[in-house]
Amino acid sequence: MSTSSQPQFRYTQTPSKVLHLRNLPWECAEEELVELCKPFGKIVNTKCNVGANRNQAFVEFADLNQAISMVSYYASSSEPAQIRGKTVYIQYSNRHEIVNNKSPADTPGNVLLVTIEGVEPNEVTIETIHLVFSAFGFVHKIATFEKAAGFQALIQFTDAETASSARNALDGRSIPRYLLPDHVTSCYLRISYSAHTDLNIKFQSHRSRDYTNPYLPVNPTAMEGLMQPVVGPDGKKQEPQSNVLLASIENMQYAVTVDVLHTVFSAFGTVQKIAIFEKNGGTQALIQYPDVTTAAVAKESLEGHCIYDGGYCKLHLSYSRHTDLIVKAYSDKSRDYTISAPSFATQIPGMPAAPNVWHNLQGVPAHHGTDYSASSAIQAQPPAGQIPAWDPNFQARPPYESAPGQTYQASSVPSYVNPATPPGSSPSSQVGASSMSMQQQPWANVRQGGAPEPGQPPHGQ
DNA sequence: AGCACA
Repeated sequence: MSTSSQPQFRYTQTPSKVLHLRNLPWECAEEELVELCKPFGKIVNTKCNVGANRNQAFVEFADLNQAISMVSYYASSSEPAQIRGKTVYIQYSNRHEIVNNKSPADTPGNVLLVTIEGVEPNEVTIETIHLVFSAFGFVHKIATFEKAAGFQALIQFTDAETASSARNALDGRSIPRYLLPDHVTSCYLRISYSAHTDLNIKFQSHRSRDYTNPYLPVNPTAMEGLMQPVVGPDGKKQEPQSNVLLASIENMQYAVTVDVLHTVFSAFGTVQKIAIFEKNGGTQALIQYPDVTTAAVAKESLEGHCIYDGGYCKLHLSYSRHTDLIVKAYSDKSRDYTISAPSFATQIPGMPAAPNVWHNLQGVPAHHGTDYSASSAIQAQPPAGQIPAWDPNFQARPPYESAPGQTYQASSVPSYVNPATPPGSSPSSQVGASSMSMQQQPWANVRQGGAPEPGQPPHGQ
């Protein structure tokens, strides 16, 4: 009973001016479909990225004969229909028109609507957006704003061709990680077309730019945005250094006290002041060193590492804009060691000493479900090659595949890892050392060199 | 490699 109800074969299907195409390359662009089909007639509609794999499409010709000519051409051709080298299978659709649900978002224009997922608006500067999208052509204007969909940007190119090349290359991809604050783990771009053709930018500000009119007035209330980290000529983020570090503490399962922070950060030099505060529902701390060099060493060494074994209380460090903290000399959230007895540096009240707490990350399963698979997709297609290699070592670490969270971390943590290198000695010679050794060497080894005994976290509870 | 507003 079932055999007679099986789907029909191609040659028994009734012709339709709508063709069904399958086995397309992933997210095949409409332009590619049109390129393939237009020799046979006028295309009046398309529907792309159909099916679970988004590798099917429909093309509707103006006339039935045009569809027939295409099907019969490839039925007898020795060369199969191909897009990007993949054989495309063509047959008549079982419908006779494409229901047109095309939104303006799918209609190419010179202005892109970009939704930047997974970041706070202040974490992606307009310079970063400009840098990424300039790889495809001259960016005329950028306007950023916050909507329910998240942080969004309108990006105006010269023409729809340039815009679509940017869209095709970047949609679903992530902004390179080194252009983002260290604690941002993923940041995906969702790109559609805007119905705008010309953005009306009133001011140069941290939210909007008109690159065609550099003399546009700067919005005075938006000036602070211009003071954000700048992108240098090499495309690297250039954070202004500071003797004060801003630490964001991720996955804070255990209390992080001033004393714990003091112990951790004292491994790299004298800690002058510490302040702990809450921001955006997370815990942050400012740690003041006497000089920028010490802060830089601490930052490089500790970035991405966890205070406690098991991925707890993971540190993300950046430079603060502050240079001298004004803090209460002694409170549960702050400490000023410059006016306290120096014995504070080694005496930690309420913190029984135990040497066994500075575990490394080895064998710790990934504690985030984050999937970084898209990062390799990026690697395959950086925007027009303007941006240097994402991470040449990324693919070469099979042991890390079961722990993507750490893979990524390791690849982006150029901390010095040689246990023979005490804190304070030149970190630059160790930058870029294999993250393999980092995985095997507990970061606590960094402490070798006479750091005070660490406090006992509530490990194992 | 086999049909789309869900």
